[in-house]
Amino acid sequence: MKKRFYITTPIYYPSARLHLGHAYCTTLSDVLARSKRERGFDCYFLTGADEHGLKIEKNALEAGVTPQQFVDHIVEGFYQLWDLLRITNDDFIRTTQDRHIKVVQNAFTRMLNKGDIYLGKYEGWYCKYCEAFWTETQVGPDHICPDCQREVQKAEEEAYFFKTSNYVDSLMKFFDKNPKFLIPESRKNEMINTFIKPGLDDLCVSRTSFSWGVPVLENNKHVVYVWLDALTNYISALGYGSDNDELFKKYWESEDCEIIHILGADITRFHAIYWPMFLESLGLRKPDREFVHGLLMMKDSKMSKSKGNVVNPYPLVERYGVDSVRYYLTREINFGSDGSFSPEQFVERVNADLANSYGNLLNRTISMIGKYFNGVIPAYKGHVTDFDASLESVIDLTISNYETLMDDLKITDAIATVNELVNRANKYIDETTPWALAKDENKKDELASVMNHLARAIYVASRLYHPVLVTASDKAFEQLGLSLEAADYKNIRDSHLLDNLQTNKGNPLFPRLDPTVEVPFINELMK
RNA sequence: CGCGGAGUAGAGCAGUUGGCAGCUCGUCAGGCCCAUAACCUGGAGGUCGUGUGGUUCAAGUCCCACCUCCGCAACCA
Repeated sequence: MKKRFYITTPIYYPSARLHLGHAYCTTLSDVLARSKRERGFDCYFLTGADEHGLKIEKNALEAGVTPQQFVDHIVEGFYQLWDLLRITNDDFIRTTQDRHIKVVQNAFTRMLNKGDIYLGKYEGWYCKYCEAFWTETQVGPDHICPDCQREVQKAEEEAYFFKTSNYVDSLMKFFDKNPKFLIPESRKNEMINTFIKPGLDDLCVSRTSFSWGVPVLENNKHVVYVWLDALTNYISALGYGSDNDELFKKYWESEDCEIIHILGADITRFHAIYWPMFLESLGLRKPDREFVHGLLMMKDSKMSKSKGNVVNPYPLVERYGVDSVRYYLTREINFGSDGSFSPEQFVERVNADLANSYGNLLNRTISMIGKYFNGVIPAYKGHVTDFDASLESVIDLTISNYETLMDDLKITDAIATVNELVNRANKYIDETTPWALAKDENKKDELASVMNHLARAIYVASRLYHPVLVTASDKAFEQLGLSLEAADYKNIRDSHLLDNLQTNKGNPLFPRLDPTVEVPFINELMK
């Protein structure tokens, strides 16, 4: 396995506030990044904002501010949400930053000089009221502007294009040689069948009909158009082509580094087809993996700004805490498949897994250690009974399964294995009946071993949950009497870690949610 | 015939390379009394969308046909 990781989310478009779908993608990426770091790997994690384009220009005009003021305001909300969700990005790239603009211009020039970009004509449906071009599918069979509903006309304008035909063969070879590049694999077939086989069009990389974008140095009428601008963020953030390109060398150019892009299905095409082409044109290495996560739906329909059925993540986190929301997103929706959000599911998941199983396990264990051993965790003395041995083997197995699954980006499954450990530990209490052992002086050793094993199981579960339950896990460590330093992942296989620690009884980690109160509350948020 | 996904217990879902159909919730019966009305055990409930289809010793899984729902279709993650 490689030593370093570079993990990215897409850069989101600040035309409106973020919704739960954005939070989903960023949270899962964060879980991955945290889990790598906790296990001792060097991991650089990037997110950001894609701030150019006509829509921003128009929204700013309506709001009576400059485009820059407009995006500054919305991006402020991005920062707040990522803060609230405890996202640990190492950098936040904005496409309006100088460091990014220079890289885009540099890339454009190199591609132009190389003959990969040429000047041509862009043809599309034009709405003269909105001063915007639309695609065939956007205007529909009646040729109506999707924004103002007025009729549009065929029109053309001068534009630069990226010559995809120079790189199609090479891309196909790349796909063949790197079967794990695009996951899930069905996405690769989709790309090939839908876009490449029918003949790939050249990609429009500049426009003249609006001005809010990166200026083309060679032709001042033009600004760079979307994807060449947006995708470049992944290397501009590392300082590619700048005086300070240490990060770029360390993470992009180093063979020791695994580059992982996390993205949504709707932008797969750009990441899987054009991005490798751009990189090849620049003579740069391609990412190792592009992971396409599923779409988060609202019960039956897709969550979308235009349908107005978005879930606002801010009040959700404020009411239920960062851990519950992160847990729900990670555990409930199988990473890679589509999922749907429902208030009932949310409450059920939090109650079943976090309150009843995990939180309650901690609570009852700490309470017993308090009652039977004055709050001191008895030292580990091997396994006294078969029950102890059985629990120990589950602990070991959980750790190795978890690591394997995480490395394979099966985040949901990795977390599910921790649930199994927690359930196993709850069952272990019934098997060993500590309250009965406590009444028999001869069973003192057995009882001590049970308490030690329980504490260890809770520690391991909390350690493995930590990338998701970023605050509750620390509280669990504290209740076990572990310092954050002692709780470090490197000690996860140490059987003696909890010997003689003084526990601190605390409040339940996750209070049970009352569905009759919380379901209506969440439903209100969805209006 | 545009592309793709889905159809498995009352609900929501998981089922890697084919090898005794599982999980959570709900429900019924029991147990326990350390714990957050929590925890543990067991039962009921599925002909795995349809086929009087194919391959196989063996199909939820592979192949074929059909039905239904959904997403994408060139700037909503």
